[in-house]
Amino acid sequence: MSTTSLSPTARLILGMIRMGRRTGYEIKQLVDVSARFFWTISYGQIYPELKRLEEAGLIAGESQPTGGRTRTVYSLTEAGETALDEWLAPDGELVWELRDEGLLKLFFSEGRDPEDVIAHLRAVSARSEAVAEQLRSIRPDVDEPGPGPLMALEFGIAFNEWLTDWWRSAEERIAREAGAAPARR
Amino acid sequence: MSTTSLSPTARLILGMIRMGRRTGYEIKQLVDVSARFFWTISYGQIYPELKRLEEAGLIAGESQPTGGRTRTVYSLTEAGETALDEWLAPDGELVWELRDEGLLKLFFSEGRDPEDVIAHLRAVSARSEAVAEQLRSIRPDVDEPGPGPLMALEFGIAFNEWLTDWWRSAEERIAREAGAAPARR
DNA sequence: CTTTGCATGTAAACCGTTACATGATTTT
DNA sequence: AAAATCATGTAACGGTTTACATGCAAAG
Repeated sequence: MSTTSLSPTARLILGMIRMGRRTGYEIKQLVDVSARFFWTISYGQIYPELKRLEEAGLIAGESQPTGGRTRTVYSLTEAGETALDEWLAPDGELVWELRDEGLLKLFFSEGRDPEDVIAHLRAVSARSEAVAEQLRSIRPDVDEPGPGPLMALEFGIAFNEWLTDWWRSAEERIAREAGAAPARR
Repeated sequence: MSTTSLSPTARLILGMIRMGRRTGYEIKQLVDVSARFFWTISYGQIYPELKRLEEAGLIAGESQPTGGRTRTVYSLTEAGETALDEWLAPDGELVWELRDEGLLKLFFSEGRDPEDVIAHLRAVSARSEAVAEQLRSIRPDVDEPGPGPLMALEFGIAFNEWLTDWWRSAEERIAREAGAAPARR
C-alpha cells in the first residue's frame, strides 16, 4: 500500500533478488559481470539498502550460515513483487546519464596540435574496442533465463562497436582537416 | 608548479573560460545547450569551484558590474592555461559512465507480458528519437571556433539516432519471439 | 507593470565510492 | 601454508542536485 518510491538502486536489488541472486555478495557479482557498463553498485550501497528494504517489508532475510560463515539470504515479499512489477510497467521517467570525459576533451580541442587531438581520438577508440572485446568474451557465459540479460550484453557490444567506429571516423576527419590546413612547423 | 590534480568539473570550468565563457552564469548556459547530453553541471558546483580555482591561482576574477548588478568575470592565469593543456594532452584515465534505467528494465523483463516489454522498448526508442531531433534543431546555432563543439553535438545526434534504431530492432526481436511463442490468454 | 533573463550564492539532502575491518572456507 | 573466494559490514569522504534566497535589468 505504501508508495515509498524506491531509488533505482533499490529496484536493481529487488530485480536481482527475483533473478535468484539472494545475498548481497551475489548481487554485487552479477552486477559486476553483466550490468557493469550501464549500472554499477558497491557494497556500501547494497548492505544498507538491503536493511532498508527489509524494514520497508519488501524483502525478507533469512540467516543461512555456511559452516561458521554468516550469510543472509533474501527473498521478495508480496509487497516487494508488487513494487518491482510497478517499476517494470512501461511508463515513468527513467534515469539516463552519460559522462564522457573523452567528448569533453574533444570539445575543448580548439588550438591544440592536431597530432595530439588525433592521438586522443585514437586512444578513446581503442578503449571502446577493448570494452567491446571484453564483453564479447563473456557473452557465451550468459545463461540467465529470458532475453533481458543477453540483450543488455548485446547492447553493450553493439554500442561499443559503434563508439569505436565513430571515434575512428572522427580521427579521419581531423586528419583530413589537418592535412588540408597543416599546422605550421 | 602545484600538481593539485583537478576534478573533471574543475577542468570543464577552465575549458569554458578559455572558450570565452567568463562568468559562472555563462558557463552554465553553454554547458546546458551544448554539453548537456554528456556532461552536466549545477550552480551549486560552479560558484564554489570558481572560488577554489581562484585560490589555487588558476583563474583570476575581476568585478565587472553591469549597472547595479554584480558580475565577476574570470580569465585563465598562466598556471591555469598550463593545467588545462596538461589535461588536454592525449593520455590519462578518462571518466566514462553510463547509467541507463531503460536497459535495467529490459534486463529484468523476464516473465513480463510481452506487450508491456514492447511498450517499454517503444518508449525508450521514442525518447532517444526526441533527443536526436532536439539536438538536430540546435546544430545550426553552433558557431564556436574549432571543430570540437560541433563534433560533440554531431556525436550526440548520431548516438541518439543509433540508440533509436537499436531499441527499435530490440522491439522487433521481442515481437517476433512473442509471436512465435505467444502468451497464453 | 509584469515577466523573463542576468547574476550570484548557500545549505541541506542525497547518492555513491573508497578504504578499512573482520573472519571463515576453499583451492592451489 | 598461502592465496583466492565467500561474506558482511561501517565510516569517511567527495561529488552532485535541489531548494532556497536575493535582487537588478531588459523586454513585452
